[in-house]
Amino acid sequence: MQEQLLNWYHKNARDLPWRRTRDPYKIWVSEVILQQTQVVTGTAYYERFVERFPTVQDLAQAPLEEVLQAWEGCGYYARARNLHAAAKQIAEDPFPETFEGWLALKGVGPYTAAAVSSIAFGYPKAVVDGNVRRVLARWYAIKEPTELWLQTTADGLLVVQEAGNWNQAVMELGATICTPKAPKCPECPVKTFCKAYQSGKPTDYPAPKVRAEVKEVQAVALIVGDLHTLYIEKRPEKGLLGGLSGPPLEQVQSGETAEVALNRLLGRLAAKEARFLGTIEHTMTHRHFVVQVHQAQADLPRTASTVAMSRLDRKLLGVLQEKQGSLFG
DNA sequence: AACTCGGGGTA
DNA sequence: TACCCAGAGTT
Repeated sequence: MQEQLLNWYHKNARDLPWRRTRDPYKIWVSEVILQQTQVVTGTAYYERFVERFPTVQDLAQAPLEEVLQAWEGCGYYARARNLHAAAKQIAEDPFPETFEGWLALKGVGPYTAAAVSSIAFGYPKAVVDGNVRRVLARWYAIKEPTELWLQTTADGLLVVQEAGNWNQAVMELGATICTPKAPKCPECPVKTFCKAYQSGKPTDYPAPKVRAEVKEVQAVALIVGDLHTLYIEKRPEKGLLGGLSGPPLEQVQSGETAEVALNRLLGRLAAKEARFLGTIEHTMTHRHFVVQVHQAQADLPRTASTVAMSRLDRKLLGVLQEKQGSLFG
């Protein structure tokens, strides 16, 4: 089976930018960007990131704000903060070459440590990501595989002499053939080894994960000034959209009206003459924001030129753009 | 072991 | 709409 899959991978591997380099730094960057980010989305971020920060020393010396700016819109911003911190940790040292060495870095968990050490250094450790989980669950017809079973089974199947290629081959199969909803089993190079295929119902494996419900969040945002003299504040590092900047935002607590939240916001900023601009909605994995955007007057400093904002923040500013017709940032 | 943390692709 | 994405850190 290993030979079949490796041969298939050799002929069918997608031409992805991080497969054109052996640079551990660039492979590391790609793996962090690809955490919970699909290849189609991550590719553009990868290209821009390694162009702006070509070496780990460039990244280590850059201000955090610039790193977050390169990450704008990509989500899970702790990845950017941790990557920057880890770059500072090792900029003066040689790169780790083992699974354990990579695992010690901030933002590097079992998946990324296995991926970088195997792909860049040939270290014999199996990756377990969403693709591998699905592929193994189908090969063995296991509906609810545990993390321990997955890692043990993956390590047992690893082709030690070709650890990096094997790891990528399993992921490639999961991404292009053994897909979640409509797997292309007839094209699968290893279908004869697959119990889920033999069962005739491959999509029964693995069972879907129970997901938290999407909670609706009401909030009020305040735009002070206009598009050229905007007041933007930086959120605390921890929590939702931590470390990013945006217009002041105040959640409407349960049992209170938007007006109460707006007055709280106006009080905090010593702002007055609020006028309603519009409402935006923004959905994240586990939250659906409904935000009333208001504009007001206050004596506050204007925004620094380099700030990183989330999609939600951009959407809030979009309401003002519709009224003023000019572009910020 | 269960939450939290973004945003978007696909059927 | 449901489900998932080349997961990690915290509780």
